[in-house]
Amino acid sequence: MHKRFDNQAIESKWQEKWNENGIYDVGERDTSKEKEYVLVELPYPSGNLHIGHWHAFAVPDIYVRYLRMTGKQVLYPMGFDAFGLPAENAAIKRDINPKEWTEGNIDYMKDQLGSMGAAFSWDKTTATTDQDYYKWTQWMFTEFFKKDIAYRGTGKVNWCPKCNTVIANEQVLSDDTCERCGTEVEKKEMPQWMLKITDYADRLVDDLEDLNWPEHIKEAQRRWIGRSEGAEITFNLSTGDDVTVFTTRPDTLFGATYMVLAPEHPLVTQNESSITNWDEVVRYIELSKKKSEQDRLDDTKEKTGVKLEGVTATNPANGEEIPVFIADYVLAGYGTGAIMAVPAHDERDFAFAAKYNVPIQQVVVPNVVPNVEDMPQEDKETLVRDVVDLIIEHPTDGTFLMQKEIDGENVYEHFVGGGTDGETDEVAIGRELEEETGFKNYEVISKVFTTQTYAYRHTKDKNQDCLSNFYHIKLTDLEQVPSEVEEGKHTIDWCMKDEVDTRMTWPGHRMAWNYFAHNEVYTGDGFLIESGEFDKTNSEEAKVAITEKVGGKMTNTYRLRDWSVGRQRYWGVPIPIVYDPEGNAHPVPKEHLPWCLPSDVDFRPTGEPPLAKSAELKKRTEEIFGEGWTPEVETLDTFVDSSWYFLRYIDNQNDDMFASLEKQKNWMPIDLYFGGAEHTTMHLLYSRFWQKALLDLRYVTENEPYKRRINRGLILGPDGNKMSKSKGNVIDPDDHVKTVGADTVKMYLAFMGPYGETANYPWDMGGIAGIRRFLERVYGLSEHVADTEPEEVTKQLHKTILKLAKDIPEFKFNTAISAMMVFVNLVEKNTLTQESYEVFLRALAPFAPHLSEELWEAAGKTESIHLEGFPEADAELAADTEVTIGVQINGKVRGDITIAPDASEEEAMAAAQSNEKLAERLAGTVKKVIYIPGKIMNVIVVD
RNA sequence: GCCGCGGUGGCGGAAUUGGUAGACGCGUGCGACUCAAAAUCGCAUUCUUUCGGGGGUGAGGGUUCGAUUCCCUCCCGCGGCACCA
Repeated sequence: MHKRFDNQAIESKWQEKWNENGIYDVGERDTSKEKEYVLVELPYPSGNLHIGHWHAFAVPDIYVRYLRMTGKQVLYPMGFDAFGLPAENAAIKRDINPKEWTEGNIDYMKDQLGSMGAAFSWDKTTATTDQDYYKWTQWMFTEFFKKDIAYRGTGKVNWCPKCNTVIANEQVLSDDTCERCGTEVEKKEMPQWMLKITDYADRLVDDLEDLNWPEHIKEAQRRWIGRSEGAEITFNLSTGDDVTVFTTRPDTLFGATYMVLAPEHPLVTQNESSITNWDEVVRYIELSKKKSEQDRLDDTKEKTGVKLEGVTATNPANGEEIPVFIADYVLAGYGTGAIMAVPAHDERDFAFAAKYNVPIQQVVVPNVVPNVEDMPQEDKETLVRDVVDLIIEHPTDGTFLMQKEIDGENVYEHFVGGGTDGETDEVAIGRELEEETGFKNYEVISKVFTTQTYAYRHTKDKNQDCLSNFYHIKLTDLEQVPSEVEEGKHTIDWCMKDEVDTRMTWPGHRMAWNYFAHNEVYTGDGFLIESGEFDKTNSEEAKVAITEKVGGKMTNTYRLRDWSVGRQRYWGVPIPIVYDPEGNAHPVPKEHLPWCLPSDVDFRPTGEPPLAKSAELKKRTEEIFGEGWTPEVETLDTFVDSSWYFLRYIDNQNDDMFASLEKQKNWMPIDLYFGGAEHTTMHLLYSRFWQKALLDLRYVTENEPYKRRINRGLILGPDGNKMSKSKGNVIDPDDHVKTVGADTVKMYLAFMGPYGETANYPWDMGGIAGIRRFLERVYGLSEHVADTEPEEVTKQLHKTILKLAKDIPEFKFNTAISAMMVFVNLVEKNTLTQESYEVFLRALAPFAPHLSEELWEAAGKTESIHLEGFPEADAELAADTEVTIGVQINGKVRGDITIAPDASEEEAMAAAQSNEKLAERLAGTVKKVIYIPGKIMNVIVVD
């Protein structure tokens, strides 16, 4: 029976009791239990808990409570990431110190978090602004400094003019705006504190492999790091200088018909005297500077550049003299800032070459069979047979350019035939299998050329038809070659090698790949041509061989840049570095940590670091280190603070170390990390790097901090849009907690859809009312308690528990709640025993901690329900004694029968016959019966 | 453009080693209670229909006794990256 309850009274009563008794405190590691470290991203104390926080913390709480009830020792800590610009900006607005503002917010938010009634491990909390937290942030930084992981670098940095500070590459969005404020960032040349994340690039990529993370997050990190495997090759310039280029395609070196330097490349200005069109060059450099600062929305993306007249380079592979350009499609910041251009095999180089009339030399041919045009059908078949014979005879020498790596080793030995299907210009390639029943069977050996499967008459033995599935190769690009090659149209007239030519020659035809006539570039791998001694080798082998020949070296290049961590703002961790009178940097020794943030400054942003104005900091530095010593005045990026917070939770009272190795061994790694998608290539990357850097210094026990990651979606406003004040669609959780209760809000958020999908769910006022109604029904459920209950109820109870035990660990809270609703709906029409009632309450406890606790007490219990175990289902009681299955006649469902799950086909048929409607349809001749016990029966009937 | 994910009623979403599509909730309609309304309770709710049926999981094709689920082609939406050599 539906029954209203006073959510406010119930919730405050239990929140108080739980606090008093500290039932969620974790304390010391209890090794008699398995550990689970469940982490949620620590919030920024903005001063108000929004619905996203509820979604982020209250829903995972279901999982946490479930784990606790199944006997795990669960660490579910909560803390505050409290340094950073919002506090500073808010403080400026209110004319107070950010510390004050932050501390006030933390207190307020702790209360709000308390209103969730979540099982947070408050005894393990921390805040990044605490001195005994940032002391360790600073200590780690000094340790990194000693190992050159932290260094003072120079170069261009991203400057946000609104935030008045440098920001890291990861904090610049793809449209060149600041991740925090949306302002367009500027490039600025200034000294900067950097962390050498690039040294960890390979490990950051490779170690992703074993992580249980959603693939798209891994992929995003891989792309962000952007490892390219290739070679560095040095070209000589006519001026005597050497230029090293990076290329992923050293196999195409013979096709390098020009080279390009980035406009900013130092060799450009160094060779001013040799460049005869210097004015033009300077103009272009100026233009490209302006362009990069201007709009990048220039979607024409036409390549531009200028030839360096008077300068040439020598292709080290063939000794040919090639022109040198500057062009802004070559980026100074990537690779070596210079490229060898291979227009035949690179889209960009091709576009540029076409515009500036540079020769195009094809040196790689793809391993596909060419096209056939205007060829009589029988001739095609003959051709294909020739192709196939050729492949059999020359499987790997590259004379015929078939995919070499096909479905295992030695496939060509089994190769038997190919042919067209008589309708399309396609060739099928298969391999012979066992001879059976007079037919030859073939299996697919190439998946590369897949189009579709079809039945095919093979050509080896013309007298025998055999049906088999084959994959197809499209014959493309075989054309009649004009007797005279027209320049510009058929830029390349590459033909098969002589010995092949004779076999493949068609009267009046030669085979040719004329990609350029089709305005296409071949960027794939293949076999080499026009490459001297390397002809006929494949790309993979040629990469190494050619690099070796020209004295280059195989190397990797990364898109990832070092992490710029210095911030020219006030509210952050002071960088614990001091400078001696000569200007050399020294780490602040451990005994002087925390190197406290001074308060005697005007921290309003001017672009100058506020700490530079602190007399106290200056005085402190001189007192400790001596006359003439000066402090570093920048503070650390807040992403530094959050790179290791999960380690402090583990041992938050430790004065000697940020966390002892012993306690780390107890709790790390984090078993599950819930968070938002925005951290994919920021926090999630930074903290992985941080962990690895600490591992190398032997301060941590794990190589990777997070075993498993689940991203959650967004809660949208009732109108389906992202919540924003300007749209007026913001849902304030406090309102709903007051009116319908914390349990209701939490369960509603869990009920909207599966957690951990990237789906975003709109807030639905009606939907939350439905959850409230459900809980009111639960509140009235005790009225149905009786001495006995129908078997149906017992069965459903056990089914529900089974469902919960399956769904909760998969974060399918929506279907778990649905199962409980089904149970409650059934009980309302029946009775249930006190025992079953209590079992149900325990199952409900992770979802509705307050209400279940209240009802538990009302049932006469004195201990908290949250110290109880999760109910265990009896599979036998849950098993169905009979099932209703559909009966299909000729594939259409015409009715259903209720039989035992393991009933025989005869019994099932008998049941169907006793159904009048079905019997009618079963009157004809039964040709076939498909009966899957417990699932379906399909009867094929012929009239 | 490239990569990743997705497309199921009026709405959020169930169901995939292929087996009665639409669980559960919302909304809607009708009824009960009420002087009345709200709340609550009960029944109904994929579309269509000549009440026999027929169609239906973005579109089209394929495999199968049977396809939301597997395969092929295409369309649309969302997210990420976009001159990275």
